[in-house]
Amino acid sequence: MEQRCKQFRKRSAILSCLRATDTHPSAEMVHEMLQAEHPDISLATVYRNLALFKQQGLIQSVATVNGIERFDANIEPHVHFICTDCTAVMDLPQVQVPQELCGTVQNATGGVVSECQLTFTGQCQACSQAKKAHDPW
Amino acid sequence: MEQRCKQFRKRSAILSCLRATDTHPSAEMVHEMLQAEHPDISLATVYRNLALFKQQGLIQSVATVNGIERFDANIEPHVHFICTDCTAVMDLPQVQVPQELCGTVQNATGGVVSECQLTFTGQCQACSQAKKAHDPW
DNA sequence: AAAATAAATGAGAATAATTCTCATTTTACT
DNA sequence: AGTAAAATGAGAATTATTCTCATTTATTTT
Repeated sequence: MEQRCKQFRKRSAILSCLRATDTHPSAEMVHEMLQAEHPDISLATVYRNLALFKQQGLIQSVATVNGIERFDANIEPHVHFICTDCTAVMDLPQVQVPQELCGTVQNATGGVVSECQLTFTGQCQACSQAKKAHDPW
Repeated sequence: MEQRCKQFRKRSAILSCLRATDTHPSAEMVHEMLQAEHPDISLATVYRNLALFKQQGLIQSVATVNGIERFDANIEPHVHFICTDCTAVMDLPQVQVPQELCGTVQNATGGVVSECQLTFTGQCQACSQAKKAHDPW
């Protein structure tokens, strides 16, 4: 039996991992998620490849939560919600990104607009309820 | 002559500095801006007080550009534009923040929404022209 | 007004996320 | 197979931010 790729590119594993989740992980989270499949993957490789993908436009960085960058393989414009308690970053498919404003902004600035990010911040359901149980007023 | 405040609170100087600019400076930029008036101010004090103001809701952090947090004393909801070339962060008074969507998001998530940020990214006028001059195609 | 207490600050050490270096391994090319 | 190019691992280096602690400044008490 021809076993190719005894240890194939980890690069694609990183991208696949990011594409398989909607948790908008950090580099370290991706590294952890890959431990099962690739226990020998280096954190440096994760950082390196995330930077590469970002530069290539294959992924985007959606936020920096508590000083930690969070990534998303979904590069379609979409809205995010960040929980300041548990630092979860989630999609909000219920809301549209006002892409049509890019033109307005381009006119207003005289520059070039490449991206439009709409992000809501607050407490997710779980955290707001946990807080309520603890401080019930 | 009664000289009070030979060296008065630097705290207020930090807040004033931030209120006097619309450049959305980083902690280090604030520190530099204060050098003239308070050459003996410590960078730690700037960080400390910015964190305090933020927690008190007197200022907000509007973005993290290249891993550096940027602050704004204008806490009214407003839109920002970030230049990826020169890292300038500017206001876009021409565009409204879709605050009305906060309710939608709150319903959608079942959590609590405290903030809504709309941010455009791209190249400012100066940088897009500089780029054009260099790479004219 | 002096003494005592509390808060703010400076200097530099500590922390932690990210990047870099370089030797080694893996892949692509001929 | 043999060689050149690309990718990776390990850990050092970098850097923004936070922390510690001694000192200074402000506030309260007597």
